[in-house]
Amino acid sequence: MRDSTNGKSEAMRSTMRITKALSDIQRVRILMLLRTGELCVCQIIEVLGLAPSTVSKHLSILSAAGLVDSRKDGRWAYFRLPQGEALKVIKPVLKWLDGALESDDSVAKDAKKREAALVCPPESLSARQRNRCAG
Amino acid sequence: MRDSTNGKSEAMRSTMRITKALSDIQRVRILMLLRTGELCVCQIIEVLGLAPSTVSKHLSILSAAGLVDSRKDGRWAYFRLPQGEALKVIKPVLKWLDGALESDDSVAKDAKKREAALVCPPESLSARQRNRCAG
DNA sequence: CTCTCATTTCGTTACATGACGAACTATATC
DNA sequence: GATATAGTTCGTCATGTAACGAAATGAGAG
Repeated sequence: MRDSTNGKSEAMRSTMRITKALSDIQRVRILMLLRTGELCVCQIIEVLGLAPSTVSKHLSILSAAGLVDSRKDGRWAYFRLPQGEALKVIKPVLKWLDGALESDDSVAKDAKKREAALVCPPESLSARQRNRCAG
Repeated sequence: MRDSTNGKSEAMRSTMRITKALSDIQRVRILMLLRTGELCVCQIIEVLGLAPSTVSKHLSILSAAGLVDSRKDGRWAYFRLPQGEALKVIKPVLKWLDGALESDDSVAKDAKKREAALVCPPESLSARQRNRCAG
């Protein structure tokens, strides 16, 4: 394998990137939000109620850990759980999270907020318009 | 359910205790060490090469997260992975960790050190004697 | 080209965390 | 009881991290 060239402990580093990514509640909230499909950054921002720069940073940490995939579409960036090979590695953890949090209030609340944010997709409306629509 | 009395998000708090416990490399090393059976604190200290107070703190965090059980025997304290009901909750995570780190060098090295530390069990020999024996 | 909007990057601040040694507790041995 | 040993608790220090706003980036819209 070409892993032999990098010397040591890539497995550990990769694993710790994942556990550190999971050690923040906001990032766990994001992962739970993405269970039911991809979201635009602006929608995640709405649900979490945090500053855009903060959410962006969280997403970059999740991305570096391989816990989310992203795609750009025009001005918008969409994030979702990984598919295929990448998903295999992290599927056990995500499944565990899912089970551990299935009875959690805050996760359920976020799911509701997610629905509200989905009513007006970013493709059709600006943030201000969305706010008026959802509000 | 009697969970209804505590208001909210015990599931989340409990889950985050676990993910935060897993977000430190030393604590992950400890969990990997305990896969093959219980260890005395002094043996964990030997393998990790950290100050006793540091290791003790790590063990208390793992314990609070429900990731380890402990028992006292005379002057010694033994830690092991949980059994029975408690194990069920965390088994998926431990299994994932196990798989993710099966090819890791540092984990393999720790396993070797573990064997060396086991040669002279704490019941029969003091730390200094153990050092002489193992060295 | 200019302007706007979505997102990212950067710099700062407040707080959390991991490491250690010193002091304390508890148990066994003398 | 006095002493030694295993572990824990406490205080401190250095480092890491999450939050924000301001500025930079990049992709449409006018």
